[in-house]
Amino acid sequence: MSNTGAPLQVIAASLRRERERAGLSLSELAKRAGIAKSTLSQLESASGNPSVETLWALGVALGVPFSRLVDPPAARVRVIRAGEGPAIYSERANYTATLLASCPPGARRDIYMLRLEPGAARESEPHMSGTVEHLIVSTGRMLAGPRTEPIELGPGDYLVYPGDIPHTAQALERGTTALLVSEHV
Amino acid sequence: MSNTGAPLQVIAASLRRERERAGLSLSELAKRAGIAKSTLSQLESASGNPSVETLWALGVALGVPFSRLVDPPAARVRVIRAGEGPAIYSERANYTATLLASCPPGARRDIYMLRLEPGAARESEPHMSGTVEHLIVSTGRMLAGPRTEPIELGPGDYLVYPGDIPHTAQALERGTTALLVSEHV
DNA sequence: TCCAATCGTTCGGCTTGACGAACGCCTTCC
DNA sequence: GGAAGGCGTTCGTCAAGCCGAACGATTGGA
Repeated sequence: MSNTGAPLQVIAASLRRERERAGLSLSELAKRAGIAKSTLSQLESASGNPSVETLWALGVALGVPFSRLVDPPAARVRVIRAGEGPAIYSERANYTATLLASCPPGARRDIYMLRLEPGAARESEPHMSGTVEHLIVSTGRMLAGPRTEPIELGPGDYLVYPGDIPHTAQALERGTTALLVSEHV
Repeated sequence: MSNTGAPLQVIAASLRRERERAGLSLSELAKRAGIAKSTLSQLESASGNPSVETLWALGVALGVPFSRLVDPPAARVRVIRAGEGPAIYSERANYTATLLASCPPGARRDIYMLRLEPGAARESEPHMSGTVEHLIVSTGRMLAGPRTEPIELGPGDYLVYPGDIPHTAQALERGTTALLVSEHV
């Protein structure tokens, strides 16, 4: 079995952080998770390679998602003003996507602000298997969704559809804007 | 060690699904992950409780996030027209939240459409530890963010801030609307 | 046809994860 | 002062995770 960088140090730090946050002693957490104190002591000092069941039980006892123990997050305050985010996709003048928040460790989504003008539809090939896309129209009107059944949307309308099949987007009015949350669980 | 429902059956199904998707044989995947064929055979038949390192190595070899092997997805097409979603929170006439997409298995976010009118600020106590909130203003102007440093936002502005500290939201104009993605990694 | 390579499953053996117990330390109470 | 309870660490033991090898089945090539 090769060592491919499993985050055992990260897990140790996560366990200590979450336990402190929950205000539990090592002994109490171990008791709640139904594991031995010595096991938890070992894991918190990164001197073990826990089984999935052990780590799962600890997540349950700590009240945090399992993956939270593996990929810790970072939170901060950030503002991106209208029109100032990094335009990461501008294939044609009638379709611009601004990336607001890319997928950080522990999350599985990207958030984009779209701006579309009437013209040729933007056709997308299937994304990674399991991708789901959430679209919320802010201004204007557009057609969007699976290529086989595009749906007309107006301001405030919300659409969710599988992003792992061919899909499309086309503005029906000038200055159409929408928010896209691409989620790849 | 008590049995607290670790998803061993889910892991087995996920491994089979992802391996098939990647077009790999059991022998080839095991080789790429650096583990024994017999170990992978055991895991795919849900007759084992893998260590974190083993599962991590498999995630790397399959090219999917580690936690993807633990929580699987689901996708479908759905439309919610403006004003028709289930209003799940309407504390006062100046703040209405419409839930567009609640947290399904395998995802860790809720998506809301907010509608605010000027008046008393809506003050929120800290949510679950690790919660991050993404706010995108569609119409109007508002103040939002951590209670200690609210930020003024206009149409198209985007704000991300930790939702596990006291935070606030207050409309500065009539008919202010915004999208809120509450993410609890 | 036979042979080589690959497949997935089963088997026995080794190593380490997880166990309970013991330990020293600290705090609280009588 | 001593006793009780709780703390986190260390220790020895057991069993399950993981290993490599063997096996029968399948496929492709000579």
